[in-house]
Amino acid sequence: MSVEAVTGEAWGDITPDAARRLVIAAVQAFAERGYHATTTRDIAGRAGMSPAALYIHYKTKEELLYQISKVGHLRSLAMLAEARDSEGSAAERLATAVRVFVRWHAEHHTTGRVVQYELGALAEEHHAEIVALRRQSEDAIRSIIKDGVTAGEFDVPEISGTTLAVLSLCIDVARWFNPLGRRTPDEVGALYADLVLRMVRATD
Amino acid sequence: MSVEAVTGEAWGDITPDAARRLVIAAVQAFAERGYHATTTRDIAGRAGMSPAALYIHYKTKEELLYQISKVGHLRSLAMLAEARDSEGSAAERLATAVRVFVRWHAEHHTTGRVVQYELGALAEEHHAEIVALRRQSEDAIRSIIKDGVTAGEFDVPEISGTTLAVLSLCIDVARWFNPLGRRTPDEVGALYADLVLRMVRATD
DNA sequence: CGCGGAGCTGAGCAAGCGCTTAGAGCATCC
DNA sequence: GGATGCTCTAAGCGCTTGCTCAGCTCCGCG
Repeated sequence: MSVEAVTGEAWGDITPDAARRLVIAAVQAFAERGYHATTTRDIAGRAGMSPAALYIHYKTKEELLYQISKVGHLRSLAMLAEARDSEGSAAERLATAVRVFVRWHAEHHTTGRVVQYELGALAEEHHAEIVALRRQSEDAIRSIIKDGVTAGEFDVPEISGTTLAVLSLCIDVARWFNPLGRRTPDEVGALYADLVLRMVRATD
Repeated sequence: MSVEAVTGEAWGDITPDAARRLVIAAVQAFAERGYHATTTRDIAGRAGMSPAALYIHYKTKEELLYQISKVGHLRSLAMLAEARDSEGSAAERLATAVRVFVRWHAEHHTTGRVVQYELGALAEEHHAEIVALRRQSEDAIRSIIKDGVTAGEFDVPEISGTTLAVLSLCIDVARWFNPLGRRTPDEVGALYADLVLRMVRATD
């Protein structure tokens, strides 16, 4: 799976058409108002159907959130794992990971907002599953940083803390990114890759 | 006003006692479940009174959120402004700003969570007021970074983008910080101050 | 002692919520 | 050409929500 395929528009492979329209509507609504402030009537309305039609495709409103959260987290993990497993120095791989991850959070900041900030609304078992995926993402970043330290490429105060900070920095892009602002997703990705390399004092 | 006074426990000066208990209860509930998922019955219950009693002290549930958000933002702004106006090099002032700001978000991560992540639930006029305060906080950080660049102490790719990243990094601490985790607020503050100085390539 | 106001409660209202049900429309199959 | 199954709607059920209100208690004051 290429980075481009991963960063491409999501939801394309959800069928039938009505189910896909519902997910897209739910992402927009959840991102704008938050999960709890969004009504099933609103989601159905945005998707162009009656409230009852939602329940033919999804058992509950929470299942919609779960679907969105799962797809988003799998996508994030795929991006980070691919960067970790790619060729090149630790600095190159870390820069790629941050650039791609940040670009995705900027480009798909509505999806990102739901994925990163609404997971508290998930049912307990779904929440546990998502948390496991998040831990894997964290491990991917930590692994690259550890490689860099081992190879003498990086100099960090603490591997775990630095990992947390890098991840946090990238994730929070979904919160503040504004598509009408000055910066394009590509520019934010490049800027953040630079800043992160500075944080680990990469020797290029 | 000293940094210690600013970082001290909040809500101490709210009277009467019942009103203070309500704010504290609301902070806990909003932080745990989010504003929209919290009921006025829950808040009143945590404060040890009947649902109706809430409305003697606050006109609406939103006013409670506004109170919390306003106090938190004023406190944040006071911390950052004090660091900006303090004596010392730009590096020292930036490190102080980050250390204090991050420590507060870790120590008061429940309040921080509400302050930073629930402002979308504010009424329009309240929201506008809070956004203005946030802009001032951003300006404080930007001002320190600009000073450092002008003095030749810092080397950053872009002042505005770096400001955004530093602020974002600090704010997001409220989301992930766990008081049962390995790191104390002091440690996170010190780590983050270090990482931020690396981001601006401070020459000490 | 009587009074008044502040703080609070129990009961409950109107509105909106997630979700269900009965049945319509419309293809596809025997 | 009738039966079947899928998608969808109109209507609405049962419940919870934010908030209100009449009335209680308590306490300081004259």
